[in-house]
Amino acid sequence: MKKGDHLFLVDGSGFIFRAFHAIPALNRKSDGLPVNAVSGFCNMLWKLLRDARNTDVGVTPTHLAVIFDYSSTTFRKEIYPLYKANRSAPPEDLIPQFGLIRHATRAFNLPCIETEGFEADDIIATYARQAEAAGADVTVVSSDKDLMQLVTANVHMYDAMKDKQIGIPDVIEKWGVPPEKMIDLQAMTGDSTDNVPGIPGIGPKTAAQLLEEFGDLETLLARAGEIKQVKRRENILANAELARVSRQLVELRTDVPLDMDLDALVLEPQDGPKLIGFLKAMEFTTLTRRVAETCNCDAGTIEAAVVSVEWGDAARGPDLDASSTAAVDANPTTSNAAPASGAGAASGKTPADLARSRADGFAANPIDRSTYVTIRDLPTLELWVAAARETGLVAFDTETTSLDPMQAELVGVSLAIQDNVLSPGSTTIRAAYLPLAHKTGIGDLLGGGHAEGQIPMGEALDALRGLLEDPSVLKVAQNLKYDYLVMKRHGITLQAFDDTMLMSYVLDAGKGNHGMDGLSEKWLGHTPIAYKDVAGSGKSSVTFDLVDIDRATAYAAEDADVTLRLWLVLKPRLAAEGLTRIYERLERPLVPVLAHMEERGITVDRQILSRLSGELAQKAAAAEDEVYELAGERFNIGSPKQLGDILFGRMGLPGGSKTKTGQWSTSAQVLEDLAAEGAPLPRKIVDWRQLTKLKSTYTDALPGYVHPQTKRVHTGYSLASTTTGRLSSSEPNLQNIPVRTAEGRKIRTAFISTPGHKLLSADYSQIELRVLAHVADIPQLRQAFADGIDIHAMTASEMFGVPVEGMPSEVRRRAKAINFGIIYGISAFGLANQLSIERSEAGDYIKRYFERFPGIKDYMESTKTFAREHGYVETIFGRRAHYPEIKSSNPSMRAFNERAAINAPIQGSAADIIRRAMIQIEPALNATGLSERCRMLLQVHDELIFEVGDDAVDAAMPVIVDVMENAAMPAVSMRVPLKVDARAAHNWDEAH
DNA sequence: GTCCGACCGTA
DNA sequence: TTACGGTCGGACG
Repeated sequence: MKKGDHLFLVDGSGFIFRAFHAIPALNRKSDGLPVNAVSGFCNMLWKLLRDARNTDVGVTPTHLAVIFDYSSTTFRKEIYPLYKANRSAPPEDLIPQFGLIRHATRAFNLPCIETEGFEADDIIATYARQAEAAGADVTVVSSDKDLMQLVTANVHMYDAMKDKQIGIPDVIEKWGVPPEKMIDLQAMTGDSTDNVPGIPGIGPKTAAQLLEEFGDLETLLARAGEIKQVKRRENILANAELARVSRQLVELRTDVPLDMDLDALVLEPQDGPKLIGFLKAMEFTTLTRRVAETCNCDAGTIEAAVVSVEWGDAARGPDLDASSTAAVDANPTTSNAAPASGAGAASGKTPADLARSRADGFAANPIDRSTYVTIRDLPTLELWVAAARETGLVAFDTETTSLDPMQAELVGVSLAIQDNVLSPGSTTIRAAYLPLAHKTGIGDLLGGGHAEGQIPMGEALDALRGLLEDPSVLKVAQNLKYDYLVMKRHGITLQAFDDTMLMSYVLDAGKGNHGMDGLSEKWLGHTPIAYKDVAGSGKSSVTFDLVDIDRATAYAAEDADVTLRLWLVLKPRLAAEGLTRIYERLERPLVPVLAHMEERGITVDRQILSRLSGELAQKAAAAEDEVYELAGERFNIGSPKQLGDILFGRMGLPGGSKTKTGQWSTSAQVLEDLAAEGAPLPRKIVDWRQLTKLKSTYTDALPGYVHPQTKRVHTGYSLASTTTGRLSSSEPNLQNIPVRTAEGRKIRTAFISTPGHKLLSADYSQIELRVLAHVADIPQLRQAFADGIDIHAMTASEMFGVPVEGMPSEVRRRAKAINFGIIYGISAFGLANQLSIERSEAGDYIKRYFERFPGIKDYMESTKTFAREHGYVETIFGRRAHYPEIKSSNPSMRAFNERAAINAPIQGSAADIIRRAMIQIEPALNATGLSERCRMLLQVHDELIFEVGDDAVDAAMPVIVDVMENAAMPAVSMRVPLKVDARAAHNWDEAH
């Protein structure tokens, strides 16, 4: 065992008791054998082996052992005969499970360890210290406080039932003392369940306080006379010896003689058939199915193992499994130990292999639209629902009348399942379409009638509801947020889902888009029917309810079929590439959060917008006249081509830069430069541009997005359209509402709260610079943020030696531009452009910046190197952004990719932080009883906007600020504090 | 009707 | 110097 290895030590005995009491009674169907603790144990182990990365521990074990108590006779009885004397016999139903859990451990191919005369805790302590000394990390899978004394920077505990990792801060938070003082604390408080006496009248609070004051138990006992409280002093003095004995009882031994050394605990590949045999014997159908699927085994052909059940104490006797020991000896290698990520040893498959073989399998088993079924009656639908429940996995897709989920009316639903109900082990996929609201008679004056052969909508939805809302059946969809919203508007709230689009996004952000047709081409080599081939395009297109049901079946069922196939390929890739945690924690939970935000919308005051449109029209017309006056002729000011001809041709003004197509640029930058030379026309054109931009893009367009029923504006958020992990907003884009100019800000006054409410805006202060200070670990930046001082002024002061007091604004402005430039992967060319200075001067600035902050240069270089080596970069949470062209032979293309790769971890980490905040907000508001009166409406990259009842503003604001400021925890402990500013007002302008 | 470039609004 | 989406003009079919 060596540095980088990670040893998991499972407290088997502790887990048995905990699971037995926490998990409801469960009996084997065939004979009533109680198996609840066994079930809890197996599920926990499976989760740890398959995707520990995906739990709060966040890492995959390289070594793992399950430790049990051998017997109740231990050295502690010799020290204190009353130790554990008050233990009553275990419950009747628990007794047979002791032996079963040892069987389970062996079925998982794991070492099962116990040593005579010692408790499991002592063995765990011994292994933990040995592993730590070898430089490895350790996770003790237990929540027993008796083990907390083992926690160090390298040794953590893990509460599997709560999915909570326990580290040094958690111990301090719970007990008021650091782990190394737990022994003294327990010695003083005693333990009634183990009959450890302790000092009467001393509980954890008092003990912690005394340890804080005196340092440790011995010092306390020596100086007990100094204690002021009479009763407490006497108690301690009288029971000093009892405390010393207690200390011996609670202190864990780290010198237990061990039969298996650390290297023997290396994780072996799973033996799929062996494990399935045991699980079948226990009759755990769900877990059997999961294991079979992951191991690519056919559970149907594996016989249930014969598991003897011992009902007596013999079950707790020594029963080290010789075969598992031999297997360990035969394979002593510790490096690159295959993590038991569900890879079956028998099939020799890793998840990556599985993804590949499934893709290959589909190539040999192509999509066949002739097998698709149209569901036309309730019994047939119920058959499909039952089959989906049986397999626990169903792909589904909704067909509607609109791309806008807030307007869409449900027209039909398609389903796809793996057909291992009728033919077990088969990978055949069956797909069906359920038409619900198709019409006949296109062009009919009556608008067409309801088509024959459709189950009434209400009956069909009732039949589907149980399936779609069942948390034990996984629903798979492509771009699930759409279907989630459509179904929610039809009274069904989806539970338990996966989204193939988001899986692709997590795996391949930066490698093209994640639309279904593209993914189908890429992974299945199949081109699905194009929507326009079914519904037509342009003027001759029809809504889906007017599509013939047979044609609709081919199209819709194919979508579900393709979605299920994509899931089968992408799901194992997530595990293989270590991205399950990102997908499950940062991506998938955001789907309902965003769906709810989209559904809520925000009120926009049409009167205000209409008045602004009028004002802008007047001002623009006036500016237009002046432009014609100054130009001496009328032309289309909005045409850069015509404008360029006037300015640089006829009027002979000096052209600035050129566009990609060779035209003179007429950008605002160029026009500003000309205006600075004294030419009046360019200034007017800039004014005109601003006025018409505000009018056409905002004041004229926004009212068209007001929903006819809700009277609110419902933007759409895209989860999968940026490379970095940011969201994007469209129809309308509410992430680019003007704020920089006074004229533009007026538009924000039209975004208002409903009566009796306020809009609350909470935004991160300088989040990207804080992330930069964290990732590049820049002392001056960290200090400045810790002290809460002006970061740009500090930068200017460092670079130019100008005191912050009385600093000229121009100096600060330049430093600010440089700070942003750094985040964007600075170049002298870009900085010169931004600051309108010479490129050589910009180069000097950058050089000086790197001299003052050498860590920045290091960060940029190491990021580029990483990107070149891997083809991607990662955020602090592990999200990846791919840059496949970073090795391009085109120097400017390469440089562009390098800058983007430098920016992505910063922008992306900030995006991840606000995602985490958004996911946590709803539960936090719920916990404080605010969720009814405080609703999250919008996200603008570093800002969240809520609508809050007037009486709830004061309560909601600190909850929101707290969640946002701590959103990186506990996954990442930032070296820089995050700061959030919040305000509430009647409109967005005043709240921001 | 559809596509692309130029431009500009946001973080 | 990063990341987006919307509008317009203008070219193409």
